Amino acid sequence: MTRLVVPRAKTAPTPIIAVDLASRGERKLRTRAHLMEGALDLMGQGRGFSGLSLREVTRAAGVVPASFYRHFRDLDELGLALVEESGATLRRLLRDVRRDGIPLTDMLRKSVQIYKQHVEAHRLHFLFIAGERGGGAPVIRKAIRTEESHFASEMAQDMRALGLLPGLSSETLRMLCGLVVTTMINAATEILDLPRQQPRLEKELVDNFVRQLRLVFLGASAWRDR
Amino acid sequence: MTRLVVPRAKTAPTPIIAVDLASRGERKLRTRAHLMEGALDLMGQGRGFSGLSLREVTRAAGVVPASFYRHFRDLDELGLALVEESGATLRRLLRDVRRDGIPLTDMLRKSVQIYKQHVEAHRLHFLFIAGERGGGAPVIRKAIRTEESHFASEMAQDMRALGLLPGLSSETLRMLCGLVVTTMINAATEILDLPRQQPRLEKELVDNFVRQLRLVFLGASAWRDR
DNA sequence: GCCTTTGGTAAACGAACGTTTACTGAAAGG
DNA sequence: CCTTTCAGTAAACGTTCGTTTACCAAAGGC
Repeated sequence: MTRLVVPRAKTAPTPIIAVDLASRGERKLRTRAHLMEGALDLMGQGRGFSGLSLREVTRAAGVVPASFYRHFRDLDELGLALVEESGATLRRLLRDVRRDGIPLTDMLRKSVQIYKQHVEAHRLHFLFIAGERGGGAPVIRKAIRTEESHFASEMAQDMRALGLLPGLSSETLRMLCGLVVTTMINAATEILDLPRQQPRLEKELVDNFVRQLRLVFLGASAWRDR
Repeated sequence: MTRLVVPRAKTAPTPIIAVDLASRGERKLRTRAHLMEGALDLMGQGRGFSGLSLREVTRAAGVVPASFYRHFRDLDELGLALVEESGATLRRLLRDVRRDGIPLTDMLRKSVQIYKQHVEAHRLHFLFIAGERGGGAPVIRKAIRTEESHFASEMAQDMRALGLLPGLSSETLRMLCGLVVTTMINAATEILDLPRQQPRLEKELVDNFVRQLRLVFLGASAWRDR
């Protein structure tokens, strides 16, 4: 086999201590994560996922375009991975609440505060969910809807376990949670769009969110299945 | 009298257009409308607005790319025009309802049916609103939020005029309508995603939507400002 | 009837795009 | 130790992109 001329490295881009103590598998996972983070970062600068190009995602991740294909077939597949990751973030909210418990007094306000912190701590994930759940590629939209549905079911289950609203049928409880999830995600976009350091607007938003939930739960407690 | 536009000498991509008795201003408006329709049509095939290119929009509209600039500075400006147009469609819903009136019995179910028909009759407008209100260019998202806000206010005003829920303060009424609008728009995406000819799913969706609104209004009627 | 205005066109530009190919070098594995 | 595996690279391809330019023909204004 003839070898072609191999260009010697010009000025070496190779760092002197390049050593990475990660195994090959770990490195691969890391690059994959970089690609996903790159996409989220670009979305964080006000771009919709469907407006991203494969090349700029790889650029943001610090790899060459061809590398992309070692991890995903196309951008849609990366999008689905993001749905999964974001869904995990969503679920973590429930898990945390379950672990810490919520005080029975002023329950809604506390929940809203926890939720707001969660959204702010994972802003890119919520930005992705809120952004792609309505528009964008149908396959991604569908996947997000599925995550939301699971989330709502889990929430209904938790409420059952806590003995909240014991008078409601499972079906009604499920419908209620669907409504709550919609309201939550809508609030997420509003939280994310808040100008920084505007406690006035912030309070207004939180108050409105709390009131909407209060109204919903008031309705739930007056509900009678028939 | 009909004049024909004679195709140029070459092999014509030029359609055989039959005349047009429109004034220059009318023709311009028509092309502008074609551009907007072209963008909506592309979105109708499952693409997000932010993923559209200027060239494909002009292609869909049947004009040459350079023509675009006779009407809009860039795609964002076209997007804002679409927001305005879609907002008008939204408002028309209220106007129609106001004109026809809603029967007091089974009011919610009737309203939902009317709404569903409205969404199906203007699917592209609702697809645009639902799709861009969460993701997409910030300037467009903001404009949609403004439209929604106006819509909610108008709805609150109508409810006042009808004497519904007279016990609620204006502020609370406004909050309620915000919640209703969110729920409506969420339902719009679901209506638009419905597979064709599946009365089973359709009924399920409508029933769920009705129940959610019933719950909300039940809460509203039990609400006490303090 | 002539001149001006203007909506649409044709052509061209450099830039960015998605994807494929052949290659490399270090880790994995026997 | 030697071979195999494979994540990442470099380069090249044919497209498509946004935008600018000069131009045309018809409508509008006088």
